Amino acid sequence: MQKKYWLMKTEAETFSFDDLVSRPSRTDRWEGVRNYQARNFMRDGFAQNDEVFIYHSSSAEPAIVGVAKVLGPGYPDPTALDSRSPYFDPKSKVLGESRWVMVDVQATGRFEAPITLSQLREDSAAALNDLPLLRPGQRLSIQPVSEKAWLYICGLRKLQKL
DNA sequence: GCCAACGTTGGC
DNA sequence: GCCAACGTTGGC
Repeated sequence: MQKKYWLMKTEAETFSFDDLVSRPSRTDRWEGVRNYQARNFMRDGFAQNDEVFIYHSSSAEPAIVGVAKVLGPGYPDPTALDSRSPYFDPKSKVLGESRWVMVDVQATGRFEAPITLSQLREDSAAALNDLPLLRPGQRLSIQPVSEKAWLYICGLRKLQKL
C-alpha cells in the first residue's frame, strides 16, 4: 500500500516529542484523541509504516519538531473506559466498549531545529497550499499531509536520525 | 489571559 | 433535526 503522511499535535507540556523519544524503543501509544474526524483518520487511514510529523501546539513557538513512524493500524483506546484516566469517556463506558481509537508510534528523527508555524506561514511555496495546519482556525489534532507537502517540509531542515 | 473558531450536548 | 448554550483548542 502507498505510504501516507500525517501530522499529530501534542502540547509539549503534556506529552512532548522528547517524552516519546525517552520511551522504551522510542515507542508509545498515541492515546486520548477525542475527536471524531481525528479518530476516523486513525481508524480508517493509518497503516504500518506511515510517517507522522510531531507538532508542538500551545507552546511559545508552535512547531514541527520531529518525525515518527506508525507501527500498525488503529485499535480501541482503553483509556476511554478507565474512570481514573483524564481521557475517560462516560459514553464509552455505557456502550461497554471504547468508541475511541489510538495508534502506536515510534520516534524516528528529530529536526535539527524546530520548523515553526510562523516560518511555514511566511513560506509561500505551492507545496504548502493544501496543508491543513496553515488554515485559519484549524484545530484538528490529527491531519493528513500530502506527499508534496511532506517532502517540501523535510527539505527545510536536516533530520537527525534517532 | 483573551478570544475566534469550531465541536458537542441536550431541550424541544 | 434544529439550534442555543456551553466547552475546548490553540494562536497570539
